[in-house]
Amino acid sequence: MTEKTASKAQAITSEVRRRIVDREWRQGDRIPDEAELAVEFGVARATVNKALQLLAEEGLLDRKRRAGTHVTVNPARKATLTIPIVREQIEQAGMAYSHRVIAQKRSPLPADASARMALPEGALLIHLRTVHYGDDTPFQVETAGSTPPPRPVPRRSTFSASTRMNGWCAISLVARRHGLSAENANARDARLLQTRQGTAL
Amino acid sequence: MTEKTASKAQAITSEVRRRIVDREWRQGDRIPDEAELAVEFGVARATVNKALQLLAEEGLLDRKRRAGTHVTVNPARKATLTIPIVREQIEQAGMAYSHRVIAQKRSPLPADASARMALPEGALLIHLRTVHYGDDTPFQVETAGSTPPPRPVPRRSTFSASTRMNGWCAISLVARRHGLSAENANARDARLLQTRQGTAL
DNA sequence: TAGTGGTCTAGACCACATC
DNA sequence: ATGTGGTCTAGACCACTAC
Repeated sequence: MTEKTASKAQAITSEVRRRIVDREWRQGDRIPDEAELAVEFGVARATVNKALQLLAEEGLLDRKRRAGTHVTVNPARKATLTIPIVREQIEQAGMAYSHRVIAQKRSPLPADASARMALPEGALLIHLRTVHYGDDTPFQVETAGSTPPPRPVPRRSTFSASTRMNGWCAISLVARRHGLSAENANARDARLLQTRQGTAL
Repeated sequence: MTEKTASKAQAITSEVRRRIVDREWRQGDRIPDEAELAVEFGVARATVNKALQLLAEEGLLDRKRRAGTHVTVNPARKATLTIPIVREQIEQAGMAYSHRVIAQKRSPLPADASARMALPEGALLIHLRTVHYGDDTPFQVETAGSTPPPRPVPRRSTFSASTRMNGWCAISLVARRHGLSAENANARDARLLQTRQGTAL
């Protein structure tokens, strides 16, 4: 219900997502061609293409030229962040970007924290505090923690030339671990985030 | 330089962004029609459309039906987050979403903090700590602070059915304030983030 | 009401990676 | 080699909303 009016592309996006969520199409499965889906849904291939690209951006689908479209095997890490788009803006705005790690600490994860999350007790926690500068003024303070595979901290700030910022807001995201994909996630995430593994370390 | 090969749409995106950054088109300016740009760049209107939509997502452009496309007046807040896309996934995955604010505190901004950022001294800081649940297990802990217009915390988590998460990572972002757009930013951000003002408060 | 973006289509060509 | 997605096109119709 509450199926609000949407574009055909959106509708197809939703339907395909539903099939994935409902396990009609399972992880690793290859889904039909754009052409086939176009026929099934009675739309042009371009429309299917748009819909599937959306899902690929969401991380639900993996698309390759000759291989076809597959349901992403481990969608866990997905959704990490799409924010970094604006980096270009910042740098192109003539702001000299720089950052400095002002604190770094390793410690076992607090007992209550490991209890509350599905964490193995005693997991190592790496904690960083970083300041990011736009030109000479700090425009971002970042604190981040992660478990074993110390992932670079995805971060993105906003605001372009001639603007002031003053507030701040901290967001915590879960990160996945365990299971498959502990490796290949890194490559893709790094690319998406335009960040390199261990850069800040 | 380093102008890597890209699609025509990407090229147009870059060129338009350059014009904005270089102030050839200034804040509030109305830029040419899709049709005009299509002629100028020698491409189909659909291609221009795609390019401009990208920039609109980035927050550099404001597009309205009859009004045309304008350079966003206050791009400061932009880039907040694009992450929330996955919310549907989470909820459609059959996870019952819920969250609870476990701490809320108002305090004056610490002196050193207001000094480091371009903040008026003595600014009020609102601090929240929230836990987000997927079904019964907490999958996200969030801490957020903001200045006067207590903006709801943009947040998004990841991971869909049958996956475990365990890590966590905190990100701090700057938020803009002051200047124009202190009002209209909220509406748009709220929509983008699928979050409502004051929901958690 | 008319101008502008939003979307779709049918068709085409290309690039790539797998077979 | 060839199937598949990536992209572009030219054209069309629609939906908004500022004028």
